[in-house]
Amino acid sequence: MAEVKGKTNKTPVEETVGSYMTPIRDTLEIFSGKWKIPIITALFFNGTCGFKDLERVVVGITPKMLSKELKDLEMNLLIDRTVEDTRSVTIRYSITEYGKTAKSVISELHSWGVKHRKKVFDIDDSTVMESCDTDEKDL
Amino acid sequence: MAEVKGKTNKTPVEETVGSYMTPIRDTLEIFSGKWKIPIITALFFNGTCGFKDLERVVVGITPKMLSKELKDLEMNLLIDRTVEDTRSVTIRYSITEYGKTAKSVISELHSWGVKHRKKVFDIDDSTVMESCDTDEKDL
DNA sequence: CATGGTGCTATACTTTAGTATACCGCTATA
DNA sequence: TATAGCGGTATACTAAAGTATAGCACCATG
Repeated sequence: MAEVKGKTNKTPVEETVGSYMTPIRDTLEIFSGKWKIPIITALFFNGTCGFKDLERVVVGITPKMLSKELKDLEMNLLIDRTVEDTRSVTIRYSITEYGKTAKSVISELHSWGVKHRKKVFDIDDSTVMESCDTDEKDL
Repeated sequence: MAEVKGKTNKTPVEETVGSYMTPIRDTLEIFSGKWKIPIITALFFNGTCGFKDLERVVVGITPKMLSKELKDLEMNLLIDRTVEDTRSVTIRYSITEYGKTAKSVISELHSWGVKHRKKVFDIDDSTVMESCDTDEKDL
């Protein structure tokens, strides 16, 4: 029960949990940052988009960031970039089938966030709770 | 079907989705960064800890970061900082009951991350899948 | 009364994320 | 043949996140 002096019975997270943290870091790396989820959401809601479409739809993003984030998302197999070889080449961005699995993550982030707002900002949440639980939309 | 020239039928994310993004940003703000989840996980696995305990257990963190992150997590009601007024004052950090709701988020980040690693790195995952599905530990 | 543990804070620095602004080649249209 | 849209890149900057290192007041133990 008593601790040996200077040492602890606490076990280092990395050691104990081993590979537990790594996939979490992966996921966070993919979804965190200011623009990734807005872009994914835009493609979910609007379907296939061109570059300029996304620039308009993801309000406030600069072309540099958009370009970079699209590359990242493509590398992670979440979106597709297809070149249609029409006259005046058209480029189309869309979510992959695999990308659609991101839905579970995003909706968990969303629903926890909703509850958190209630916890932090609301005083009495008993009346609002039912409208919260049914809050999940298509995405 | 045809687009009006120069304009798009695409709808801006912020407008369409309205308040959809805000809680997602909240959640990401709370859980992203290099140390928040390791700290939470440490408290989940080890129970109540002191500051130096956490410094040892969350391998690599500096006292400055630890101090800052603990304040953030406390502000967000996820952890408790209690001062035990023993001789030689003891300080104990622990997860709040509310903080335990973070489990759903963290385990979603984890399980998606596991699947993602398989998708990206593995060639054939049929043999490893069963050890994956039972991979969820207590947290 | 030194040594070492606890719970931090302070200062200075580097690295990463994001912004601002300009510009480019190509094509389609008036 | 000018104008405007498309799909971006280039350069320079600011701000936020994280690191490195030192130190301090308090207490307990030998």
